[in-house]
Parts: sequence; C-alpha cells; structure tokens
Amino acid sequence: MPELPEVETARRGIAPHLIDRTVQEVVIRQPRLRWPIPARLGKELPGQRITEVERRAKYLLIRLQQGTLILHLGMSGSLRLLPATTTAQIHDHFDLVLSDGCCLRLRDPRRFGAVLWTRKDPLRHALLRSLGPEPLDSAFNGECLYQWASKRHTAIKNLIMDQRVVVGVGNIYANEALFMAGIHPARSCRRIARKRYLRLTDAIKTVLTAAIEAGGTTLRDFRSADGKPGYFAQELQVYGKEGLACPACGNQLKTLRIGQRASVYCPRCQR
DNA sequence: AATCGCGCCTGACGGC
DNA sequence: TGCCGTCAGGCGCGAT
Repeated sequence: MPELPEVETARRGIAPHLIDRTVQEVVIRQPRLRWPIPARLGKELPGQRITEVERRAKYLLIRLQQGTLILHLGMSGSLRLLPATTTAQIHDHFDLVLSDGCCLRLRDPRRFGAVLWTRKDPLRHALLRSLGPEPLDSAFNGECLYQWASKRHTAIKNLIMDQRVVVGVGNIYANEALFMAGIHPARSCRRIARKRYLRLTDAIKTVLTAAIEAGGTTLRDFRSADGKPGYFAQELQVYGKEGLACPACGNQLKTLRIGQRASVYCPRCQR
C-alpha cells in the first residue's frame, strides 16, 4: 500500500513527465472516491501548465498556474504514466491528459484515495494545515517527540501514527521503527525515557529512508504497464511476520491489536 | 479537551 | 467449486 516512501517514489517518477506540460483534458470515470472528484476540474484544468510536483505527508501536490491538484492514494491507489490512447481498465478512475499525448492515470480499487482542487495555498487546506513535521525533516527529532509525549496519554504506537505529531508513519513503519528502537508498541508514551525517544526518531528516519531507497527501484519501472512493487517488503523485520522468529533474538513474534491495527512485536526485544 | 472506535471500499483468503 | 464471512488499512468524524 502507498506509505510515505511510495508516495515519494511516485512523486519522483511522475514529476519529470508532468512539469512544464500543459493539461489538455481531464477524464473522470468514477468521481466517488473518499470525497467526490470535483466536476469543475474538467473546465478549470485544460490549458493550464503544471509548474511543480510536491509531496506533503502522503499527499501529492500537483501545482498548476492557477491552483493545485491534491492527490491522496489512500490504501490502494497507484499512478501511472501511459499514452493517452491506452484503454482504461477497471478501477481506473481519473486521468490527467497532457498536451504531449501522455496521461497520468489514477487507479484505486478501494477508493479510499482523493483528488481535490484548490486555488489557494494547498498547505492551508483543511486536510493539510494541521499536519505535523515531515519525518525526515530536522524539525522532527527526539526532543519534539518527547515534548508531545509529555502531553498525551496513549500507547507509543498511537503517538507516532498521529499526523499532528509526525506525518507519514503508517502501520507498517510504526511496527518496524518500534522494533528497531526496542520499544513495546503498547507502552504508555509517558513512560519512555527522553533518550529512548532519540533512538525512536532515529529508527523512524532510518526505516523510511531505507524504504524510499528501496522504492527507488520501482522508480525505474515506473513507466512500464505493470507497475512493479518496490523492494522494501523484503526488508521488513516484523510487519506481517507473526509467529515467525525474531530476526534479532529468535523468539516468536507476537501480535497485539492497538487502535484496531495489528501490531507485531518481539516480547523479548521490545519493552 | 483528548481519546477511542466506526465506516468508507474491494480483493484476498479461509472455512465449510 | 462456490459462497460467504473476515480482514486489511488511512484517516476524518462522531461518540464518549
């Protein structure tokens, strides 16, 4: 599923093919995503030149001359660049057709994704304005996480998955980072020493950086018709590995449910 | 005010 | 074989 590393990989893959191109047409086959795709895109976008492709948290920001397209891939969304003549398949909900004959196509079987449009500063959009720091930014560090923890009463895994605290840490990477830092996912965020927060922020940065690098392999194949998965899956230590041996100590990995989400951890290594 | 848990969706998978 | 129930999960929002 698209976590922050995949969204960043997608951004890097599509940006060179979008920047300085002009939108020729917008195709909306299924407007019912998480929120309806605004019908006015069909009138407002054609003729506008794309100036920049950015990412904020898991949102892609495609900046045009007179506004910004805000994309979210939800659980199952993917983007491809195809010749505009390529026949759309099931779940291909949205196309941005460019004047050079290329087409950015959004496919999203579960439709948890979003395509939104704003003429204002997208960073002040209701969905983006309360987001916390980017995990790879220096503003996200052990001290800031420790400060957050001192104000909250929740499991550490909930804290690092809270978008106001830090963005882009989904379930997979929360599990991985907590394993790497040796912290039990259900531990109260109040009962973790300042020093361990430094270790945890380092782990989050390390695992996300490695995943972006692994996603970079997908980058090369990005234009192919069958978008291949990145290689980060084979680097996972605990996620989806309940019952298997801990890669560090050999103990059996266990699963807990925290906030409706599976949390896999090693009872010996993570305290 | 902070925290919890629901519900949106489809496809994969397991049990009978 | 085929049907049906369950699970997966980001994230806004309503309930507590």
